Amino acid sequence: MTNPRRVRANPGEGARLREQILIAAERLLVDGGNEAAITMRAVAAGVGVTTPSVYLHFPDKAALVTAVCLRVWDQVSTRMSDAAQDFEDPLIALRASARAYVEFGLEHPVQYRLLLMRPPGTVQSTEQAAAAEACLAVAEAGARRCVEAGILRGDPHELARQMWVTVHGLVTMLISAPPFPEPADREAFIGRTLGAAGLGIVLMGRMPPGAGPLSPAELVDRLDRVVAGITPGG
Amino acid sequence: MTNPRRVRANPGEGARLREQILIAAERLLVDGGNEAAITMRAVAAGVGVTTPSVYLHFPDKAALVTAVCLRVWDQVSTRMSDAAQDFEDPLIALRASARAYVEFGLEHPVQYRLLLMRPPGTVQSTEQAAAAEACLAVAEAGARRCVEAGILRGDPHELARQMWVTVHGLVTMLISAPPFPEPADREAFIGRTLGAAGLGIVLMGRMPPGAGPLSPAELVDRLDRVVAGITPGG
DNA sequence: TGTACATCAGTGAACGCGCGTTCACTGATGTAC
DNA sequence: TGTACATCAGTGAACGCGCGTTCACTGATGTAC
Repeated sequence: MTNPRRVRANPGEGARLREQILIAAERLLVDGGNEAAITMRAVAAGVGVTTPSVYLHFPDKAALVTAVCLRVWDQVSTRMSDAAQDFEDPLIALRASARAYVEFGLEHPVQYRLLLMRPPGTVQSTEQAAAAEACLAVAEAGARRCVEAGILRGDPHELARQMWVTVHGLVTMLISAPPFPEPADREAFIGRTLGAAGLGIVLMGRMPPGAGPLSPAELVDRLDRVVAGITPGG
Repeated sequence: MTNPRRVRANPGEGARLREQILIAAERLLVDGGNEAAITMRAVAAGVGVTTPSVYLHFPDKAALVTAVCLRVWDQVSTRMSDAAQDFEDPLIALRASARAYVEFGLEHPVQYRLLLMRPPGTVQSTEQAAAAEACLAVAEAGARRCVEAGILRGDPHELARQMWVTVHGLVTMLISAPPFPEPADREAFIGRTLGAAGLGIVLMGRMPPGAGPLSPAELVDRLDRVVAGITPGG
């Protein structure tokens, strides 16, 4: 079950085990499909070490799980930043960040659950909140560029959060089917959902504050006139 | 700890205990804030009965938790249906259903987690999926009325799912803060998020299929022309 | 250059706990004769 | 009308399990003198 006796680290090299523990914990998480698969015993066995050794690097289990989370949060932020860098246009860059977020969630459903679908109180929440804020900051920076370019209007912080509602809803729905029903064409569904949300956020920002709530009939009438303008040659 | 010895049910009345067990389980869930608070021992003690008695009504714990879920799903569907009945206009009725869903989630965050943020494999998923479909069917019926009235376009099933992405994302974000950041003005945030999503879905349906992706500059230009039409007296 | 000692990265065994579940048993109620 | 019996809704005690965590101990490495 356990590996053959591992080579004992030299003094000063103990931190290497810390990294191995984190990797083993994430691997257990993914293989087990569930946070419950992370146990101190299994983590230790995965590295080839006895259980108490884990406590040399993490004061308790919550701290270990938190450290796993922080690694994942970092990956999310990086993916979003990298995706945005490929595009000049700020709205397209922001859309790319949103896409990158969704793709990350779909590629790493178990980790995504660990970050954002955890029962409350399982993890040190202060560090988690800071990591989530750092991730939101990436979207906020993208939204700010759009605001500065005159494309979006409003508070970048709130705009980023509105985007987050959509991409988070999309990821959780798709990685939780069942009980959510699986869409027939997943890619098309993602495209239309993100497209509609993006349109809505852009349009919402361009509504004058005094416009007030329109009746559905008025709304549809006005939108149809706009669409007529959008249609090529219409 | 346990209640004084309960009155033994007469033959044929044993089903009464089943209902009491479900109520006790949901109460434990809410008080504990966590599915882990539902244990066979605690449920039995909550009703004033010994642990094996629970097994007379549920074959195992998963069946008990599933039964709790089904009760909650039923409440969600009912709330959505009831909310829609108050309005003539199909889009307003649909919006009311969406609002009712969000309100239910915010009022019952622990139950909401149980339904839709559960780690996989904790519950009998077939029954869950059917209950979720029944809930989706309410939104789908509302979307179909909008399509028949010419307000929305597209497949009602997919339209309902798109709405679900938004309301689910909104609920989970708000009941999971932290790690999500809490918005400054919760009500305003809900209103703007649902408003933007609704606008987006309506507009998306009215884009002609050949319109294709516009550049952000074009998009903003066209939308601004529309908005000028929307502005009262503009 | 030799040696006593401190440090550091671990080991091995065990603790208490709460959990889901099972098993043999009980005692009141209804029913057939 | 009396009585033996089946049924039904429970009880009481215990099972084995895996978990997080702790404690005393070990043995290789580096270092002061």
